[in-house]
Parts: sequence; structure tokens; C-alpha cells
Amino acid sequence: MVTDSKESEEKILKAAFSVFLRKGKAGARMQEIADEAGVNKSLLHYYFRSKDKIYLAVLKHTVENFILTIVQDLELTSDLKEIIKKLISKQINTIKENSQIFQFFMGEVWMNPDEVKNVFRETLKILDKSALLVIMERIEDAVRRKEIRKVSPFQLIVNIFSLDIFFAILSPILFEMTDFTEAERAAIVENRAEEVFNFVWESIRLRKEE
Amino acid sequence: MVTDSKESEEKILKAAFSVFLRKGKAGARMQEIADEAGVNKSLLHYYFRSKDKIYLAVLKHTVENFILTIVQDLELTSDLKEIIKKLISKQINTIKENSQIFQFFMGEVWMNPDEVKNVFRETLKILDKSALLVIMERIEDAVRRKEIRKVSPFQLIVNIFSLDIFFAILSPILFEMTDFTEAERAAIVENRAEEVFNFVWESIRLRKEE
DNA sequence: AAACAGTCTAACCATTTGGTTAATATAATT
DNA sequence: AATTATATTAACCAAATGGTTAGACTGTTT
Repeated sequence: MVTDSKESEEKILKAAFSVFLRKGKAGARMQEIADEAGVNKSLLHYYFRSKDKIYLAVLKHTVENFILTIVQDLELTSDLKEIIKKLISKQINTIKENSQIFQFFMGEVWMNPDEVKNVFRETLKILDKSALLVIMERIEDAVRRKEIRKVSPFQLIVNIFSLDIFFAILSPILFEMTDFTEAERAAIVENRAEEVFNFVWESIRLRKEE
Repeated sequence: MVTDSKESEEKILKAAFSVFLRKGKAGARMQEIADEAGVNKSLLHYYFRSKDKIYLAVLKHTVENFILTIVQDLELTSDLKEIIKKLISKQINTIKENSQIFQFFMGEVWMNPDEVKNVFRETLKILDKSALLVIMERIEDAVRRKEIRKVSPFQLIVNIFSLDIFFAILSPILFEMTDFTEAERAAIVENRAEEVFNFVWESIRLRKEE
């Protein structure tokens, strides 16, 4: 039944997103995407020309998500401490809710580094980076005001994101190295945002006498 | 020419390692492995039964590398500060030298989480974990001696490794967000170990009056 | 030197895969 | 209602892929 023209395209994209995220570029199958979209396989080639093109669409979406997660649009509290606390908690929540996206991204970065890099560059041109710039300014402000020690805003943000994402992706495996019970593990995951904030803030805040 | 029996097996393994690391499980091709090993494709099935089995061998090797990188065998300086400094610099060097392994690992974790988890568990049983335990004890000692603030040894080690590996894998892409020149980027990469150590140490060291 | 066992290969196979084609169904336009 | 443009599908195809088989080569044992 020919119901609706552009809805098919969306259904395909949605299905492609789901399949590529689960199987990766090499593992994804056109037939599986078609099935999941409830559509004939030829239609995939009708709307997108090839597997590569569909993959590209998915990759774009993924990269956008990735960047927006790092940046995060925060209400601009004046207090850097609050800004960082909110940034971390928002990042961790976003990662938790979309962990597949980030795992996929980490995987594809290595499989198709050039393609990912290109898409990354393109996406950066389009996206609004003001939120990131504001945070960086706040960090520099705080350094000037001696609220925190001298740090590179870029490296600080990278450090924060590292602490957020790596744990989110690998914690199930890392826990294998420990004797924690299920309950303890859950508690650690639950408190990760606080732990990261503490770790970061203790590192950068300036004490009175220093 | 039939030269040597067990050398073929090794050549195959080596080639498999190279191909799987570059292409991932789904993207790797038996023929490519055979070619790279300079061997008939049937021989792959003669020594290993299937693609899955070869993959498993590669995965095991990878996981071992991964764990050994986290753990690192250090000479046991008495000073925790020195231990951490050495741990970070060794981890970063290992990651830099074998970045493919870690990128592959991060990718496979999400594609075959259960398989990876199993291999991880198995490998943990075999490997000598005493080095890790010693470091953890040192951390707890240092807490007792009020050299550092109260931290969970597990989380501290995870945090350190996060800061090491995430940057190593993603820095080329993250730099796209900045205006750094090539020289500046190189300098940042070069100094990453020091940056991480500072970040960590500033976070955990206890000041006199605290 | 004959028999044997282990190693290795060429040829082959069934299945899967991305992609194409030609025809059909539906919606839009005249 | 006839024509045209757009969606959609079933059937098909060539190439690629993991795997098998039957035989050949080589070194060892008898």
C-alpha cells in the first residue's frame, strides 16, 4: 500500500539508524534495514543511492549528537562551580540515555577515521558553538579571579568529558575487575556524576592560602 | 612450498591480528588474512576452524593487552606521587604505541559486548593482578597517612585510565573543535602525561591545613 | 621404497550481499 | 478520464564470502 511519500523515507532513516548503531557499518545489512522499516529493499536505493549514503546520514546524526553532548546548552549561572556541576550531570545523563550512539561513535572513529573526521568538521561548521565558547570564557574568567588554578579551558573540558564517557561505556567490563556486588555497582554508577564533579573540582579550585 | 609447519600458524595469527584490528570483526575478510599471511585460504580453516575462532584468538590477545596496560608493572617506589606519575606515563606510552588495539577494543566492546565480557573475565583469571592490588593498597595507605584525600582506589584508577585513553583515541577529532596549530597540537599531545598527572594529583593531594 | 601422517593448495559450492530492472500501484495534473 | 510523475515492489544479477573437498606435496616411520 502506498500510504505516504515522505514518511517512508523517515521510516527508512529511523531503521537505518537502529541497525547501523547495533551492527556498525560493515555489519549492517540493507535487508535488515528494509525489514525493520517495513519496506521493500529497493526503496532504500530509491531514496538514498547506496549503503554508503545511508551510512553517511546516520553518521551525521551521530556526530551531531556527540558534539551536542559535549557542548550542552546550560543556563548561564554566574558560578563556575555550578556550571561545571551542571555540565557533568547533563553530559552523563545524555550519555546514559544514548549510550549506543557513543559506543557506535567510538567504534566508527577507528574504522573510518577520515570519514568521521570530515563529518565532524562539517557538523562543527553548522552547529552553534556559542555555548561552548561561553563555558570556556567562564573558565578563563574564573582563572583570572583566582577561583580556580590556571588551566587550559580546552583540556579541562576534554578531561571532564573523558571522565564522563569512558566510564559510561566501559563500566560493565571494568567492574569485572572488582568484587563489587550488583548493588554496589549500581550505587557507583548512580553517583558517577558526583564523583566526577568532586574529582574535577578538587583538582582546579584554589584554596585560600595558595 | 611447504616450508615449516608451525610457522604458518603464526603467520596466519599475525595477519589475522592485523586485519581484524584494521577492519573489525564484520569487516575482516578471510581472503585478506590469507593474502597477508601469504597462504592459501583453506589453511586458515585447517588451523583454526572458522572465522569466529580466529577472531576469538585475536580478541584474547587484545583484551590481554588492554588489561596489562591498565595494570602496568611498576617498580614499587614508596612514594605514591611517583607511582601515579609513572603509572600515567607508562599507560599513555603503551596506548600511543598500540593505539589500534585500544580503538579496536573500544569498538568491539559495543559490537560484541557479551563475547568481550567473557574473554575479559577469562583473561582476568589467568593474568597476574598483584601489580594492581599493590597500587590499590598504596592508595589506601596514602589515604590513611593523610597524604591524599579519601578516594576509592578503584575509581581513582578508572579516572586515571579514562584521562589517558580517551584523549589518546579521540584527540585528532577533538582538535577539530579548536584553532590550535599543528605545532600546538603536537605540544599538547606531547605533554599529555604531565597534564593528566597534574590534574589527578591536584585533585587528590591533601594540603597542610586541610 | 612403501606406507603413513601432517601440511598445503586449487577448484568448487551454497549463501549472502549490495545493487538493478522492469513492471505495478498510487497520487497529481491536465 | 487520460496523462504524467511519483512510490513501491517482485524478480533478478553479478560479485563476494565463509566454508568444503579431494588431491598433491613433504618429511617421517617402517
